[in-house]
Amino acid sequence: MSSAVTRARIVEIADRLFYERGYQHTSFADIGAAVGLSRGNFYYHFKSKDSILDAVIESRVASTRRMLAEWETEHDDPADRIMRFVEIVVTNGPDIRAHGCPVGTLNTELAKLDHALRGRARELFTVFRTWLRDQFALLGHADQADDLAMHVLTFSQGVAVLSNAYRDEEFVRREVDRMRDWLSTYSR
Amino acid sequence: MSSAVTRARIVEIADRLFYERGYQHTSFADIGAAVGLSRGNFYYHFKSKDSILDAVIESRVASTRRMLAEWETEHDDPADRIMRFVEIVVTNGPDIRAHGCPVGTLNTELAKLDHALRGRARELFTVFRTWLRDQFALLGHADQADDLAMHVLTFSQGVAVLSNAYRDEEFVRREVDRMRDWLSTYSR
DNA sequence: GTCTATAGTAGGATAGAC
DNA sequence: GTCTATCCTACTATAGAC
Repeated sequence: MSSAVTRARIVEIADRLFYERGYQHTSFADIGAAVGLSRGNFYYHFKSKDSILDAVIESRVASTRRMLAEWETEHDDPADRIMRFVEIVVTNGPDIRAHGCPVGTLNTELAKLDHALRGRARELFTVFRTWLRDQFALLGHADQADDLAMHVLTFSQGVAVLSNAYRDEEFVRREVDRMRDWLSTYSR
Repeated sequence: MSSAVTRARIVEIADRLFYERGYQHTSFADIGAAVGLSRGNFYYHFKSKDSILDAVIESRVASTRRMLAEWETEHDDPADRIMRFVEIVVTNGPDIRAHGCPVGTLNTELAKLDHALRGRARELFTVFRTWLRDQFALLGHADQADDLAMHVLTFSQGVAVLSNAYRDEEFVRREVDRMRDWLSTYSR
């Protein structure tokens, strides 16, 4: 198989496993078994486990940007776009209940490890933060746009952690409703 | 040294290291170096790493209950007690910026590991949840007390994750102010 | 109750054949 | 590009001396 295709498959599988089991808890053997490659062969594609993580983060940043760009074409009203983000916790409810937020849990894990790629992982938050900030600015709240963006991120992370701990779908819906009410005070 | 004292010291050190570095990332050698005990000697006190974790959780549950009981003697108004909880993210700001919330990060990590003690760790959340629920009930909101308690927990977890990722003290203060405003609508 | 020595395993990483 | 074989290190856990 071509190098590029195999590399992309490794990143895709590693992405899923890092999310489901965590970075530390995922071994080369795990990725190899899922991809269908021998352990030693990874080193043809990546020079270390960290470099796989780097590629995974890069891939997540890119796919997040694509998703946000798509939301912009699907909704003209910035408030609808923001609600689209808020509702991720419902849309991806099963994954989040099982494994938490992919961005939040990765940042939390890398912070404990004091890992070199902690800063790169934080960029994943920043992609959302910047985009949310822009939406609030479009709604006419340029002066407090970043603060409001952070508040929406705070909501999403809090819901993700507790929905993961309690696996409670109803709790998530109540929090989303509360957020919708809050957001309506900032809409046009 | 007596068995009980050594055991208590192991739990205390392990508690701190599990918080600072995470459970997986903390080895017996790490704990041993900090306590001043040889690796092999742990097994006189604990039969496995998991049993140390169990003791750490037990210890955290007990100290949390003590803390909450103390808050009840210090504040007569349930709203003041709730604010005392809300302000943990400021009071323990440096630790939370550096290592996240001890309860949230442990729950997140154990969920990824699908660890046997996940349920025990969740009790740590439940201690706070039940106490907060009781305070809202005292404020006359018995019908929605658990929902309000979960909302306060959601705030604390969201703030902890983002304050850990961005190490931003001002962000925390803004969120606490927002929470104070919200809480005032439920006070007497 | 504490120590050293060591077994046993798993994981990251490398070398070299095909 | 992929494989097997292997090295090295770190870790959990046990055995047995003191």
